[in-house]
Amino acid sequence: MILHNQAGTSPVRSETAMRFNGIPTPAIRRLSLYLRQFESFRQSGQQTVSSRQLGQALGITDAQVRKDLAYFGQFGQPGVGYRVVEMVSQLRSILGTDKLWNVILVGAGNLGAALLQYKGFVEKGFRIVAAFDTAKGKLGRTIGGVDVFDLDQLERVIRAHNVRLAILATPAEAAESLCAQLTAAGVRGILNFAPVSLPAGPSLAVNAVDLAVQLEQLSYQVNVMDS
Amino acid sequence: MILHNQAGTSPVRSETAMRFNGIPTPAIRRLSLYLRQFESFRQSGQQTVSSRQLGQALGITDAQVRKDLAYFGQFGQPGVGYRVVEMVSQLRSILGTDKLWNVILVGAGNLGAALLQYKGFVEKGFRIVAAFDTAKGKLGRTIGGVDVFDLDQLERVIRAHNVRLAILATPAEAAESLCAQLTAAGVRGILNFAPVSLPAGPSLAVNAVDLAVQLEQLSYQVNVMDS
DNA sequence: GGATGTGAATGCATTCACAGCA
DNA sequence: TGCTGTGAATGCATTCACATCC
Repeated sequence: MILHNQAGTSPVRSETAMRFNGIPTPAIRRLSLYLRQFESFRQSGQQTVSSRQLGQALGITDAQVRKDLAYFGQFGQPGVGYRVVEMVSQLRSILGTDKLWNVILVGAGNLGAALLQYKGFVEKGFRIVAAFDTAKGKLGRTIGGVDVFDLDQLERVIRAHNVRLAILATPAEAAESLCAQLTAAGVRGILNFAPVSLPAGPSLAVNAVDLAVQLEQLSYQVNVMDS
Repeated sequence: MILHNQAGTSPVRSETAMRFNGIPTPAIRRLSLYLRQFESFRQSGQQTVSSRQLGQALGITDAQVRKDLAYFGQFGQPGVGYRVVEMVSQLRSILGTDKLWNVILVGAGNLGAALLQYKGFVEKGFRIVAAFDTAKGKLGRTIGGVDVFDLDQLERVIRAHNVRLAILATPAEAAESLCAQLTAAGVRGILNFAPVSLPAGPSLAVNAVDLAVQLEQLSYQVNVMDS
């Protein structure tokens, strides 16, 4: 079981519960890319795609693609490839996005508001059902069609909508405390934009996106290229 | 290596790059987290930090921390730990953020505008010097103090400010073409928010942040936890 | 012919364990 | 005693190569 996945790096594994393992963590990350790419192929009318084609589109070897998909079943047809529509459905099922997740957003600042106004999440299987903030000026308003609540409504809304995923887009100082409140109220997964490390655990998955970190990685890579 | 990885290629250079080779890619990702954590320790007044403390704050083993840092030099003091202020300075130098990078942003939609209004990048070593969009209504305006230009100004601005990093926050359809334009104009690193895979290469680093992918990963992990 | 699925081999990354130093 | 730096050992992930099937 994955305990810790800060910035998509180096997960810490639990000593217990090895049952789902045998699947490399990087393979699971690539699964999402395969889904995205299959959807793109579907839109362009392709009926079937080979591991080589899929890999080339993503910068991955064909062997890697085959092995990744084979962890989850025998989806391909020798001599033909993978049927696009079937794979979209299969991958959604594996990733758990064949059903709609209710998500809340905490921190309706610039970034949070931008996420609320993004209309593409629903067709990916995620619906933002409520937003939370501390600024009095925002309470009671709606952003992108989503109501903004005070934090004292957090637990009520989470339980009312059976919310298990949260997006945290607050300043760093507020994040740890909010993380605790969220988990206490039943949230099981957090997408964390705050530039701070949150303590994942056996009942909480954390995925971190730190924009400064992303730019630093580019800085390093570009410097290396130029050296 | 023939095919290119989304998270940037492992560049192979000789001579001065010796120092950069043989370093695990995950270690470089963690370097940014170490920097962030050291800055946090500094703010809380700690003068010195051990690999165990640092690791605990990030969910990483102490051995991992020591090995990662040792790839770049001998920074620690046996019996004491790592001096916080020195490490902040060292890590910035390693990551290349001790100098200010000029960055452009392409796609001033909801997400792009949010990034333009975020004030924290400069102290991390990145300054957004211009934004670009196709919407006539946005041209000539400023968002977060940054001027929005038409795309036909792209090359001029890039060369004028010696821009090597770009943030791409456009719809998927526009991304590939823009990527080509950016590289042609001299951009060496792209932070890509468009949900599409861009072709990295020996002279272009790409770091991708796909929000739907991030949520899918949480979906998978939460489902596994519940199983 | 063309493509999958998969054991075996390879190559990396992480962890161990300890010498050495403050 | 406490902590780093680092070879050695372990454990994972990726790639190879080929039997198998359409």
